Amino acid sequence: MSTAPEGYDPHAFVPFAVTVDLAVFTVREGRLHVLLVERGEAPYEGHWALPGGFVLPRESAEEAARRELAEETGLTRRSSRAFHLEQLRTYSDPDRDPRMRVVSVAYAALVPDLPEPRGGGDAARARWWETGRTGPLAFDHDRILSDAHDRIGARLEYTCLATAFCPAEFTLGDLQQVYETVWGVELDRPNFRRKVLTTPGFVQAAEGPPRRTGGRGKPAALYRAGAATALHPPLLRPEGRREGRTP
Amino acid sequence: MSTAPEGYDPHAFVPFAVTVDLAVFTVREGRLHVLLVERGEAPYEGHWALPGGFVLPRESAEEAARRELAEETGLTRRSSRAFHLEQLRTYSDPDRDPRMRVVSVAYAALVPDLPEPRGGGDAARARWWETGRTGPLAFDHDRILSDAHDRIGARLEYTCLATAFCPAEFTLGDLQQVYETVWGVELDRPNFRRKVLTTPGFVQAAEGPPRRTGGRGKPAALYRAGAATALHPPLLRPEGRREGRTP
DNA sequence: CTAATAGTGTCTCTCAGACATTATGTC
DNA sequence: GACATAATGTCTGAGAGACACTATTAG
Repeated sequence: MSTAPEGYDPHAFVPFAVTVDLAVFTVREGRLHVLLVERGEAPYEGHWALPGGFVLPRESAEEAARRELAEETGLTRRSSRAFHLEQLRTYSDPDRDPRMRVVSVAYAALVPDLPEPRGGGDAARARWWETGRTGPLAFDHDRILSDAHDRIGARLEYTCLATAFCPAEFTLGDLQQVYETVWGVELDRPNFRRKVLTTPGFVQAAEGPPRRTGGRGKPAALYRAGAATALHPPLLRPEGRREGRTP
Repeated sequence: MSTAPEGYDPHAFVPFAVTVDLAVFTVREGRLHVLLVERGEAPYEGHWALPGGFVLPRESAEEAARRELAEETGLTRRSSRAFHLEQLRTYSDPDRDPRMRVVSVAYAALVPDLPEPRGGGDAARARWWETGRTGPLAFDHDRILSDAHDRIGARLEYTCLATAFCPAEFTLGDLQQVYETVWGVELDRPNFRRKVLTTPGFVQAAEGPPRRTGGRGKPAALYRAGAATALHPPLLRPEGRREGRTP
């Protein structure tokens, strides 16, 4: 039993490596995709993994995640600051990395459909993978990815976060597809529209009345993200499997 | 810019200390309390702080939090396993501890009204504080405590977690007081009752029809926690300030 | 009896699910 | 014209807020 529950006994200090891992999600063509990088060295050489890296001596985990996000998406840190990034949870199993004790703070990022990524500087290959079609990932990244998917699914219910997957101007059809893609369900269009438009601050009509075609139907009105962040009352998933099991 | 976004370059390894901090909540006499310990040494000597300690070389943060919870509540690890414990988030500001680089994984624990705690082995003083009446805490613990309070408030809306504050058998009045205490609002008793009883698996009537007095009114029926963990549809707070600000 | 707490019943308004109907574009 | 997608309107049922009322104890 530790005898220093309140102070920080210097003798109890044990060095850990601290990293961040990112689950960067986007919606492309009605399917949820996640950004993965291919590992070029052991362990798990040839496997795909979530992008990530060490937290540097003078930065917070948040800053490290922001930095990695900019590197991996190939954008400037300035433009990538607009992306939604949120801390998921921390993974600390002693054996999660076979080489040493590594504690990883996982983040989820939501980005609009971006150009195909370039690797982060060196020859590392990076690409978008459709979720559910990734092979077994390195380390405990399957678990992290699964947790991240669950989390953003739940966040869509109670927040206005779905707009983070969309470009600056989007149609209500785009927004609905985000929900349908992340949740894996189909929603009723008129009801979805009513819910979004009657929630103050969820979306706002784009100023000029421009319109855009989605193929060959009637052009849709364009909207921008509103100022609201929370969603009250929530937009609940129809039925079926939820985060918390009810055995 | 880091040039090893995918591998773990040994030269990039920087040692961190990793700790856990616990926000242990209970409801006593209609007020929310949190367990704090008094610091006996610099920095923040004499200040109160959340209980916590180092993650040991061969344990996960979850196990460390469980161990600290048992030590601080003065119970066996076995009986303290029944308490609800959930990871909150990780705090990693480089200057959060003036002595060295410490990354802390914060947990929230919900316990029923317990006997007054004894310190964790040595002479450290520990006691329950009413939330909102604590002085400035050590380190960034005010922030952690605030985040923890927000989180459990939100969890009560979507989960059956309120029973974690109650003893094995409790009345619906007890349960309602948990909600009112954590949220700081008053709820309508008939409506609360209806919501709880019509949610399958939230509570179950205690077998024998025993009853208990709460003073000098009609004795109340006793219930136990049910098997459900999620709450659908949710039990939303009346109105007012929420987690996500809507500026 | 009164005071206090537990428990029941009912009305209404909000909101979501279901789905019919109209509008406006491409081919 | 056919077809596809966007947008509007309407009916209904589940559920929450408000609140009147009854039940059972202590004093």
